[in-house]
Amino acid sequence: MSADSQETKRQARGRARIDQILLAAAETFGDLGYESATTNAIAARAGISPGSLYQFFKNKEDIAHALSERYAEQLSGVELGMAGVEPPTLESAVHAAIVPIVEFNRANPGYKALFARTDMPASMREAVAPVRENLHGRIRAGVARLLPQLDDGDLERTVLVVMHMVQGLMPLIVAAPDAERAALMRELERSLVAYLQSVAEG
Amino acid sequence: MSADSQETKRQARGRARIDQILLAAAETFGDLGYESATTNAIAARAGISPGSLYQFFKNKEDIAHALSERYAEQLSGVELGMAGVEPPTLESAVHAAIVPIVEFNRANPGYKALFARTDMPASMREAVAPVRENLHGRIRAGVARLLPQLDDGDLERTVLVVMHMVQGLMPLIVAAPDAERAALMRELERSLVAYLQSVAEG
Amino acid sequence: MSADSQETKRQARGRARIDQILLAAAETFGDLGYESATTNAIAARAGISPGSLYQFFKNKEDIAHALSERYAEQLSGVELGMAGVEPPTLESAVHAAIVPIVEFNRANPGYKALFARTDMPASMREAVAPVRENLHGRIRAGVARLLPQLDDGDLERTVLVVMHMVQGLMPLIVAAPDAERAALMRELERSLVAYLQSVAEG
Amino acid sequence: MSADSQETKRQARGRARIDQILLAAAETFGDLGYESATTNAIAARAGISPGSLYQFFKNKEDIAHALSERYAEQLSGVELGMAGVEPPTLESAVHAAIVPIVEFNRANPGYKALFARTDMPASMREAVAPVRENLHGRIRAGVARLLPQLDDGDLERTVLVVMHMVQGLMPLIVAAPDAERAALMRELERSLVAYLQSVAEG
DNA sequence: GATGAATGAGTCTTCATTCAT
DNA sequence: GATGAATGAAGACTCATTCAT
Repeated sequence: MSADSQETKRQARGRARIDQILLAAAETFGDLGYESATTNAIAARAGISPGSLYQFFKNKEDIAHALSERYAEQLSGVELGMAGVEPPTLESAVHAAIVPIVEFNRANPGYKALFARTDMPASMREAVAPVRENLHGRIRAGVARLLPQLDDGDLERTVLVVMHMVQGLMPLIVAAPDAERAALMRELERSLVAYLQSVAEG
Repeated sequence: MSADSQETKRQARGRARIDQILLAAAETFGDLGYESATTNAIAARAGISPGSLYQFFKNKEDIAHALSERYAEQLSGVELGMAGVEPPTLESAVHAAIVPIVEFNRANPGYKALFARTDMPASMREAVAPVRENLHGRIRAGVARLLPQLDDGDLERTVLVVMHMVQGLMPLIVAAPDAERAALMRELERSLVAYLQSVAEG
Repeated sequence: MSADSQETKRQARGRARIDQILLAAAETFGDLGYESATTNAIAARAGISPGSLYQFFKNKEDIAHALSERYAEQLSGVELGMAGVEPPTLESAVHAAIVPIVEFNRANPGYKALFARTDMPASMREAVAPVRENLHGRIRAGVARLLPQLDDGDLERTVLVVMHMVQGLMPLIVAAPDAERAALMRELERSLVAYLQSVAEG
Repeated sequence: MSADSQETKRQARGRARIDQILLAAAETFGDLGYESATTNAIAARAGISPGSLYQFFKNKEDIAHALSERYAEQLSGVELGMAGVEPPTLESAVHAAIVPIVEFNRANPGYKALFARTDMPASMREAVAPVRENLHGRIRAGVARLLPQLDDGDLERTVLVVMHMVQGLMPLIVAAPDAERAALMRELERSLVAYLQSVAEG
């Protein structure tokens, strides 16, 4: 077997391990929250020993950081319908963005443990920056397209408000029984549309 | 001295101690977050011994629970402008409610450590119920007055959405520099008004 | 009971605990060496819990530091016969110093684990400074009295050599069976006397 | 190719590997001390994998043992000037021995990590025996030649004292700045000469 | 023989909780 | 009721050693 394919296989195994650990971490963070999740619990859930975990991650915070980057990557691949040339209606633009964001949140239960909290230890703010910036940029682009008349300051504020509205409603939506979820999503969309409309009107 | 007044004094002293501890807990939670706050730190900040703390509270979670009740009490005393007979305009009603709520949040830095987080360990959900219920009831009353046409299901959902919108924006508002706060509060009010208007219109 | 005597008693208990821990640490260091001695083992030997140990000492290094200070204190109380006015003979001066130093080493088995090693981690050098300085100063005084003709540089070097000769022979003497010890002590004294004599003669 | 030369080559390769590992171990011990040196660090420094290291050595202690044997071998090759027929003067004999011993110590920084410590864990005493015995034997021969009048017991004791004097001063000499080293070596020689003279005179 | 990922017991340390005074 | 020393079960992390490839 060539050294090259050896290397490839090794890397593949390393990546698989990392995936495995990050998945376990996401689930564990999701279940218990960041501080209550122990590295030993994460390792156990990943089916590996505590020592192995530290072969791939320097420490617990580093896991959070990597998970954040992973989420940032995944979010980048999510189409929020904000790139098109034709400015769509507010309703359709908001809908096009909210649906995949909800999907993403439902599919990634660890996400909220890292991002949807306001009392983050300073050490975690940094770890979590990649996702926040990714989302921020994309939402700003979308809002700028929908409300081109806003100056920079207003745009920035509007984006922040939108992000926090979404962040505020998301736990409700994710936790809702299936039957309720659609209705709650409609309300989130309604609130965003109404808010953006109101901003547009000055 | 009568047994009765003895008892009263004892209760008064107990009450004072409890106030003392809850204040210390609120500050400590506010500074460090719930999990990073140690019971010893709370006791020290309250000027008592760790042992004494456990004379009044069964455990750390119990402190959070009591603090929640305390916040519920205090919130009860806050006039949100929702009790009047005359239905005011949406704008004035929302403004009348938001201003004191922001005040309350700014005045109670421990509040967010307990309530403004979405990854609460299961054990804390229960601890935190009193405030949530108190607020919930009052906001429902206010929304019901503003939008009397809503049936129970819609009302309930609207209230939930409103609460989470407020909860979502509040950290932004509290953390904002003074110069920004007024603008952000206006945006919160704007979003609520726009949302409720939209709900009203069906 | 007065607050004063309360305090006194508390301090006394604290001091007793510290003595207890330092004794256990000395024994454990003596048996296993500094790095192999675990804080849990020290606690167990002291008859306390690991947690208690940390009530008195910040960490393992802090124990070493305190032990070093303790040894420095005890050494200060040991009469090495170097303070008198009359310059004694070399033989009697050396004898007067060596006997109590050997006694001290025999009585304090942890001493050598901290001081008689050459590959000290940097962190420990500092911890261990008090003793070294104490001994150094006293031996310099003694040598200066015996060999007043030495200039500063020669004096300093001679002191270093003397200290290392003593340090080099001490393990041999301490570990020797009782029957051998006296003979080995005589050899140590002989070597020191011979060396100092030689230095005196230029 | 004959099985014999096969074997020879295999041994040669094994020997090279062992050299490699022992060199890395010596350097690592020298830098960090025995306990702080990790087997993984040694393997990395040797440019091999941790697993390979354990192909040649049973465990960490075994490395120390082998290193000790290696040092013993190397020391055997060092001419200490003790084999000649003509009994030289004390001064010249001591000088002839000390110079190469200092050289050896300076050239082998791992040596002191293994030998120049007095708080050796019991497990290491055994590991380190080979060097001690080698040196011991040669020094005994030298002393016996210089002081032929000593009976066995006195000879043995004198040898022990000499060894510990050398061992005690060596760290000082090795660590000294170049400018100081010669002076300190003179002091070591002076002390040994003076001591042996004194022993000779009874 | 070589590899290096995997192991897991063990280390230092923290902290919620208890209990003797 | 008050105290604060004492507890001991974890937690994050390390490292000597093993083993599948």
